Amino acid sequence: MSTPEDASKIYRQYLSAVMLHGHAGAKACHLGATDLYALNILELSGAMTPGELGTRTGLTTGPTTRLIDRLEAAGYVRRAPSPDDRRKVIIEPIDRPGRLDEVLAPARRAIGAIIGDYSPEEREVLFDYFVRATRAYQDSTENLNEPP
Amino acid sequence: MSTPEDASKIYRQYLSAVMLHGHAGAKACHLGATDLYALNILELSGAMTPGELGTRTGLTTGPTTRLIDRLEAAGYVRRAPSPDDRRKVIIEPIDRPGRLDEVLAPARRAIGAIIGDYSPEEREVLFDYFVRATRAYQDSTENLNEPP
DNA sequence: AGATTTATCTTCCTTTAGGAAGAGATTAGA
DNA sequence: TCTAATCTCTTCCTAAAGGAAGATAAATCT
Repeated sequence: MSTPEDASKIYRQYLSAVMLHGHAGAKACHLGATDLYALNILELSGAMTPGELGTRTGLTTGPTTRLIDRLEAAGYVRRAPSPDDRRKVIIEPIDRPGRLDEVLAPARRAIGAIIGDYSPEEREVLFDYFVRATRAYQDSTENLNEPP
Repeated sequence: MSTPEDASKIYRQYLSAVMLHGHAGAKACHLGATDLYALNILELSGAMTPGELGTRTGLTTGPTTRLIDRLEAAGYVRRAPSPDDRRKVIIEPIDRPGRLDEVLAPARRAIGAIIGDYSPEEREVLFDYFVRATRAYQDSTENLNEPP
C-alpha cells in the first residue's frame, strides 16, 4: 500500500466488501433493496414521518405506505401517532430488530475484534475517521439526491 | 466516543452512510439493486464467467444473462470469449466506467481529503484497518450466502 | 364556520426483474 | 465416435415494486 493506485484499490475493495455484506444481509432477511435503503435512512437520521421517508427514498406516497407496511410487518419499524399533528405518523425504528441484527452479528463481532486489537490511540484515529467519513458520505449523498 | 454504545452507534451510522451513498450513486446512474450488487462483486473479485456471477448473485441463468446485458449496454462490463473453453464467456469490468465514476467522484475526493489530513503513521492504521475489515466482511458475506 | 392545504392511505395499472424450461454449441468421457 | 454433461442464451410466464389519481381526515387560514 505504497502507491496512490494501491491505496485507491484497497479502498474501493473495502467499500465493495461493505456493500456486498449489506446486500447479503438484507437478502438473508428477505428485505428488498428499497427496504434496506429505508432502514439505513432511519438508522442514520432516526424517526421520521412517512412523507419525509418518501422524499428521502424518492418514492411517491403510494409505494411509501407499502414500504412502511412491509417494514412494520417484518418488525423493523413501528407506526406511532404524532403528538402535535394528528394527520401525521411517526415511523420509529425498533431498537434491536431481531432477524437483521442476528444476521449481521458475526460481521459485527469480527469487526469488533479487529478494532479491539488496536491501541487506544489507534482506535482514536479510526473513530475520528468514522465520524468524519460519515459526514462526508452524508453530504455527497445529499448532493446526489438533489439534482433530479 | 467513550462508551461502547457510542462506539457501536458511530460505527452503525458510518455503515449506513456508506450504504446510502452507494445506493444513491447507483440510482443516479439508473442502476438497479442487483446491477450494483454484481458490479461490486466484479470490483472485489475481478473478471469471471456468467455462471460464476450467477452463483454469486443467487440468480438463475436467464436473469443472469440479462443482468450482463444491462451492464454491458450501460458500458460497465465487456463480454470476452474464454481462451480455453469456447462455451464460456468472461465478464470483464471496464476500468473506469464513465458515469458511475463521475457520480462517485465527489465522495472519493472528500474521503481522499480526510485521509490526507492524517499523518503517515495514522494513515498506516487506517489502511491496515481497511484491509483487515475487507477480509472480515468478505468472510461474513460468504457465510451468509452459504446456508440457504 | 367554510375553504384551502397538508398528510397519509387506498386502488388500479404499468413496468421490470426473476424463475422455469428448453435450445444450441462445445467439451469431456465411455 | 457417440453419448452425456456443461455453459450460455432465448422464450414465456409470474410476481413484486413503483407511479398516478383520488379518497379521507386533520390542520391552517381567511
